[in-house]
Amino acid sequence: MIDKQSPIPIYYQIEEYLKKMIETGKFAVNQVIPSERELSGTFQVSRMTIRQAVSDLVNEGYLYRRKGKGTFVAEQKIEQPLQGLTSFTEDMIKRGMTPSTRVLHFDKKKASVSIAKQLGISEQELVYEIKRIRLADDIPMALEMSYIPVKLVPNLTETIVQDSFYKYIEDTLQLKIEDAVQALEASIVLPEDAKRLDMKPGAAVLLIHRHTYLTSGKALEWVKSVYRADRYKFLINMKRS
Amino acid sequence: MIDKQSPIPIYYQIEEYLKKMIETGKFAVNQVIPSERELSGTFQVSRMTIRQAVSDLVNEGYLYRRKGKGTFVAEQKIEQPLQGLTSFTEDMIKRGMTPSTRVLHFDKKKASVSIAKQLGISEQELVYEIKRIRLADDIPMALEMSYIPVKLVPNLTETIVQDSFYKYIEDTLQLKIEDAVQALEASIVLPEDAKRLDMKPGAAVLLIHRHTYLTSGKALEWVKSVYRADRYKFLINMKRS
DNA sequence: TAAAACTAGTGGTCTAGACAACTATATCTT
DNA sequence: AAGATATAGTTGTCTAGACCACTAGTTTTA
Repeated sequence: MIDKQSPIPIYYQIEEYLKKMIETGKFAVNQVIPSERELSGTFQVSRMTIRQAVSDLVNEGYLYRRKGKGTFVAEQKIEQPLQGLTSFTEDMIKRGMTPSTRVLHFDKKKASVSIAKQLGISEQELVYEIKRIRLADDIPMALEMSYIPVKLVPNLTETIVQDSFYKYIEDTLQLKIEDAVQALEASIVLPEDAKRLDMKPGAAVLLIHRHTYLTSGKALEWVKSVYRADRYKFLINMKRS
Repeated sequence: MIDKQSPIPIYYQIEEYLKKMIETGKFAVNQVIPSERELSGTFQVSRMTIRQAVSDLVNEGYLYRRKGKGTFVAEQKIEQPLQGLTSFTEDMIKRGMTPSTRVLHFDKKKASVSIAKQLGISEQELVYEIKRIRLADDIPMALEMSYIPVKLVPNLTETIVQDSFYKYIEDTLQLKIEDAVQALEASIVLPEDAKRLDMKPGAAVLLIHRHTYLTSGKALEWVKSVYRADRYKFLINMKRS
């Protein structure tokens, strides 16, 4: 069953053995597996070696322990992408829809007080102001207003925005996006947005504000989005380590 | 520094010590930390005990090992995924408000088709149905409807729900919450909810549906929440690899 | 009969070593 | 000077125990 002379560590061989028993159903879900002492006897190795194998499988989610009771087979879970946030484009593809974008407005202007504050830059510094409409299967889903410091992305064009902004940032400019903070809230659609989104006045919308930061700590963009609530749900998966 | 007489395991005390050194920058990023033998001598404990502490921190992403070289401080990592799992109570405290809860309804009943499906249990199995109103500074913030399989938490009482459900689950029942999936969407408040939340008809609300899973893979609860949009924003921080 | 005590079995923690595999440096040899 | 060799230090693996806390029965006691 296991080879003590092998250069492959014993604990690893035992791990593979246990995994196999789990995957082939020899150890049933939520049923107790042999105790550490029993396995220790079976394989003629120290209990600590068994523990290392079992601990690894607990960490990987194959098993769980109950003090005083035993070690049990965990139910297998669908491996969901841990990613908390995805871009609109990826998100829609995942939902089986075809995303597209229409740039409504692309301009360079001096930052207002509030925008300068959001981006952590000085007033009067130049920013791009970009307004886009996001479509899925050609149905309007969201309006997005983005502000980006010109200093960070000197040669931004409407074409780049239309195509793939993040790809340009990371591949061409070699800037690394470090993190993002999003705030979500519900609201009633504004009259001027209702037209663009083809919604009735008074309908619910999901407002998402996002700050995106580079590794350097500088804010890359500030985005205000308005999503049609009847067509869009926001999903978050969270793992506890 | 560490207390060998304490009921708190030594390896855990050493983990806390190492974490503190990392978080305060006493151990710099990508720099080597004292070797296992050195720590073993410093704390006068066996090397295996040190290894358990270090292994845990490696698993949690605080450290990484290089055979023959040493153990190093990893670059700071995601800390936030947990944020989504924080309870309403913690969330409100973080915002400087005083949270409270009123249980409107506490009942044991057979699972309906849809609830059974959401919880991954068979129909006719018993579930708790709990309706609560969440207040912050005595102002209604949200309505919550929870469904919990009776099988998993046989002795749940209204008092436990009122006090601290998660604490009871983890401390008393020794069940470990593994992850949660949340879906957020915007909507217009329902007439009956408007009254409870003291809102005008037609106002916007944030709907949050949450599935919480145990380490065993079983669904612990399914929660439908209705938040007052004018008082509640949902924040997400995410780090990108 | 009901409560208390006991007991066997489990995982949780810890020890004081051992040797292997690997890295980096210093030293010796050619 | 260049390559081979030793050496000291590191993590990786493993042992053969030990005692603790907890669980779930069984047995004893009041």
